[in-house]
Amino acid sequence: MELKEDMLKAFVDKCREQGLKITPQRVAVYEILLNSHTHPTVEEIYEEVKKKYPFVSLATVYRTVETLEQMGFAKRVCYWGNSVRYDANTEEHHHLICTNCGSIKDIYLEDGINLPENLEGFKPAGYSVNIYGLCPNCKN
Amino acid sequence: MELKEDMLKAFVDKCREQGLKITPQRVAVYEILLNSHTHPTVEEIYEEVKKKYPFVSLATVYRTVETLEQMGFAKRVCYWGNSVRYDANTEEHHHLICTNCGSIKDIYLEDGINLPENLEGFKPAGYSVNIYGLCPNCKN
DNA sequence: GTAATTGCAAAGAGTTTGCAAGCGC
DNA sequence: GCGCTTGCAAACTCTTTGCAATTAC
Repeated sequence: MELKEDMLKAFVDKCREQGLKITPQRVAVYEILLNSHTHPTVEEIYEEVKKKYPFVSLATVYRTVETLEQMGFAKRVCYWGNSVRYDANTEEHHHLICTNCGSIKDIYLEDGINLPENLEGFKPAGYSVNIYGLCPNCKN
Repeated sequence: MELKEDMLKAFVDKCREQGLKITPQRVAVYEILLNSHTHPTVEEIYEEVKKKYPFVSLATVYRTVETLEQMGFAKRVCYWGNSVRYDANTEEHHHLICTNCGSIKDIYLEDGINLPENLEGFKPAGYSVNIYGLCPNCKN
């Protein structure tokens, strides 16, 4: 796993490269996503950014996460219809999802999956595994 | 895989058992879901039901799919933030998702996944694998 | 200075809910 | 007839968009 500072630097560099401006809001959103392991919703990111920049707009957060996704610095994940969540961990990893409290935890599978040879012409690029169940807290 | 007629009968029986009424709308929604392999959105189900019952309400479809989910006859699936999709295939199966056109196809994995022993107290109940890539049509 | 970005407010999707009328049992 | 279910419309939540003011470069 790369260091967060490296990722932040890579992000800033790529922004420069693409002619995108390095605004405090943009950096703050990415920093929060990097430091969060809860796969936050846009609303949750917004609440965090507001602590530092009280006048930030929710629309800005929406626009920023979309930019991050397009740049490959964040992934959109979704497990219920409710709302979209974002994840700055772009390594291949999988999720433990608690069906009771909705918490999501990253896991790394030792052995990959054996994808079937014959996918009927489908060309796979990657996969993700969601394991549903009860987290330690909700097991009781 | 069970026959569709059997599933429909099971659904009707379970409705009776639970004191739920067998209304044409309810049956139509489940039939459409059973006969569809496209994991339709609520809107898409609604459009189908309307062909048979033009005065059906979208709200009824929403209420019906929720009932179906609670009864275990349908699963809610979600791959983008856009909208929720439903699937009447309740066997353990997985999905090929085209990142270009958004189509979803069911697959069955020969060998299951080896879940890690240590899930840090998490008690797994099931899992699903989503394989992202390009479908035969979009490969070109 | 210029162009990208922001904040605001309004608009747009998708979904849920309250209620009177209607229908299955 | 009773009570669940429906259709309608309104409300609600989540997300996107238009636009003038602002900010990074």
